[in-house]
Amino acid sequence: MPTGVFPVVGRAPRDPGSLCPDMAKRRSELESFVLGLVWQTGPTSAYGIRRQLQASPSTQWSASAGAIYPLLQRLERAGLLKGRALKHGKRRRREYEITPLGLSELRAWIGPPLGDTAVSVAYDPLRSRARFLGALPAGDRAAWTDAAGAALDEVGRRVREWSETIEGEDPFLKLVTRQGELELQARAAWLTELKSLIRK
Amino acid sequence: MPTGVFPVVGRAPRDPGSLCPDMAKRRSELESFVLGLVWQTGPTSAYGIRRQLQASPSTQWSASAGAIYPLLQRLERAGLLKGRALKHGKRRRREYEITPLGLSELRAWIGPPLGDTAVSVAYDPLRSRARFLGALPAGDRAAWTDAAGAALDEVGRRVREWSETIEGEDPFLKLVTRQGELELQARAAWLTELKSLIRK
DNA sequence: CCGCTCATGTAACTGGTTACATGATTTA
DNA sequence: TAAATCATGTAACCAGTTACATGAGCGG
Repeated sequence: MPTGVFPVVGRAPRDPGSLCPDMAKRRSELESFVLGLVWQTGPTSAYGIRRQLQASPSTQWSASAGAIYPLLQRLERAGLLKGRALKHGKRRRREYEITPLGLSELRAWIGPPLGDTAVSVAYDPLRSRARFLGALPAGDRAAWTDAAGAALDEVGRRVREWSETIEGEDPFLKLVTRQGELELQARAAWLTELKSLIRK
Repeated sequence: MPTGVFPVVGRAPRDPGSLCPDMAKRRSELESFVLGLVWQTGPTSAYGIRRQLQASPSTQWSASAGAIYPLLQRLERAGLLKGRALKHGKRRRREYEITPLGLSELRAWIGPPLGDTAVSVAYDPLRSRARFLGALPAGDRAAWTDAAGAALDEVGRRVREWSETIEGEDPFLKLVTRQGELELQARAAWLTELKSLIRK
């Protein structure tokens, strides 16, 4: 079966480094994103990273300890991060900073050029469900759009709340929040079209 | 660490069925989506499902055989699908159809009520990268937005191409395509804002 | 002193990925 | 007849998930 035209996002392919040691391993989206967070807010700890991921409206990752701690260890082994242990009273703590190699890999991930997994139609679970609205009894469909509208409003509220917590930070971070809002508006507009299709 | 307010999408939690046999196992997004595809286009084969996933602009999944074949087997074991082997000449073929139990689980997945993973800010790898534009030398940022704009145009073209292939099909499927277009428009508008921020 | 949050990790598991194997059918 | 596609599957692997363990510090 030939491969499709739309590349899959997120997964890291097999490590070619075992065969060609000087070839950089392709990183997963989460790895690269965390690398960016360490660049932006470092020096920081695994716990700090988890808190940032958790606070963010992006629901792609759970920010679970089982993901983040080994991930930072991997990035340190690969030389993209430099970690150091420190003691705060009786408390051990491990802080990470980005290395020059890490920064160059971060820049390569950001682009340009954009990797082929960087641009795609974003996955939206609401859209997936809407695709099968025909499977619902016709009488239930209006209730679905109502529920979807309410849920979108709720998400919008949370995004606005979150955007207030990042006042005065990096202008690009703010623009990203703005994108979340624009996206939600587009989805709300689409829901309106969907409602009128159902009433017909 | 307390759990965040934004639930993670896509993963299926541990099977509670081993403890309470009458409790339905929570399905992953892919499982539910494929269930929907079988409902919509069934009776169909694993290969047919793969082709549909591959043709679709959604890049969440690779439609790999290693994902789809075991998935259909799982759904059949769970009683959501009914499969039957048939022979076309010398060729064996396995076709699946949705069962009444499968349809009720599909409806439960669609909602209402919407599950807490159904509505979220969609994950967008382009947005993730934009968040860290500050890590690029200032002179490279305009090139990034140019590349992003070109890539979005390209995706838009492919989505329009795809939407032409589904002429005359289910109206909800068409609306879903429409949503993809609206989303891309919103992202293009956002890029414009981003460009003016960078020129400043 | 109890419970909550801070903080660092490990262990078991699993869904989906890449890669491979096999053979039938169609097309150049 | 060679190459491409149709079609069904399996095997090894791995990133990220859930769940657990451990202990420090802190407020009531």
